[in-house]
Amino acid sequence: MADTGAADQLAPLSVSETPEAKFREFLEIRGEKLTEPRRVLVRQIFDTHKHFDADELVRDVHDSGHAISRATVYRTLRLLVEAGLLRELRLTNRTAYEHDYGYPAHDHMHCTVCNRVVEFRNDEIRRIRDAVSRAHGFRPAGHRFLITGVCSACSRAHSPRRRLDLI
Amino acid sequence: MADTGAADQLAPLSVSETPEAKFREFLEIRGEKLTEPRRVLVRQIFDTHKHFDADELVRDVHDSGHAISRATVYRTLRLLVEAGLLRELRLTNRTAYEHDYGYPAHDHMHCTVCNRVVEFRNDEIRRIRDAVSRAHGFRPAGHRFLITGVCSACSRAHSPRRRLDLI
DNA sequence: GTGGCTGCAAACACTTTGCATTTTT
DNA sequence: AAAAATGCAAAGTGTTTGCAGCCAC
Repeated sequence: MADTGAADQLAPLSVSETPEAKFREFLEIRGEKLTEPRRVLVRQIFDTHKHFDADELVRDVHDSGHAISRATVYRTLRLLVEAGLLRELRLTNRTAYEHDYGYPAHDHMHCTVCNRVVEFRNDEIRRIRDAVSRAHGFRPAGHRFLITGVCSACSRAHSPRRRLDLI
Repeated sequence: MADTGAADQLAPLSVSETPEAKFREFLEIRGEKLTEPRRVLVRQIFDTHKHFDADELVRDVHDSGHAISRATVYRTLRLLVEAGLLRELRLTNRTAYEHDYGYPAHDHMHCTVCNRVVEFRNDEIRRIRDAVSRAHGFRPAGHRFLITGVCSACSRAHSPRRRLDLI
């Protein structure tokens, strides 16, 4: 139902390790295992999705013929966030995810009419983040900058073609 | 449980109408009514709180001797957001609220160790927001800039005194 | 008096967890 | 063989809603 994959996206970075390799590495350090369900999920996520939520991932994985339980999906998503492969986005009350590996740092514009999410890069933001942090003795680990409003398509045509539930 | 009121806050603006008056006005336009429970909630919120969540509000209202149901609290919070008196903050999966009336525009730093939220003002952010939006033909309605990291107290003393569940 | 409000409890949507079984190394 | 992961279903959270009675205008 949620076309959470519909983000206008930036070009991927080239990274040396595959997401799967990076995940295995992370798991090995913690004495945990890269199992078949986890492999399937990583593949599904990094081959197909951009922005998505747990529900959509469950659906897509089932559609491609794999029977992975909801519980495992949730558990794996948490691991992928801890591993630095995914990042949580909290535009609404359900948690959405986006790639955090092999992808440049960026921020988002969220059109509240068609729900589309557009990514953009702006280096000044990081500069401000660091300056503000320094001024407050705050040690920054990350930031989120989200612009909400109406995208060009929606303010031009007043007949939004897509009003989807999420992201 | 969640000490959601603990934000380092900016000085309030002076506004001509009271929050209650503004709420009444909003309700009147929609043919809705400013009832006693709603009055109590507005008073509680604008006298006491800064950042809070539904649960905390229920608790505080009960503590001050009023019996207002959870349902009414949720319904009123939604109205207050629609009325422009409160703004939703979505730092975690539960919804937190902050004053959006009689309070200057600002952004947040969120300490992931002690959960404290510190507010700051920076006008450059708005400038960047508008520039980025213009470049994309996006009509901005608002923005959220959140810096996550570790506050000075927590990185100094490595014995965080407060590790609360939320906000 | 009427339409909106309230409280209650039940329903929801999303996410987590306990446990017996299976899989991985 | 030991340790960890899975699936299932049940339990949690946080929030919304249907409905009978109540209240403000």
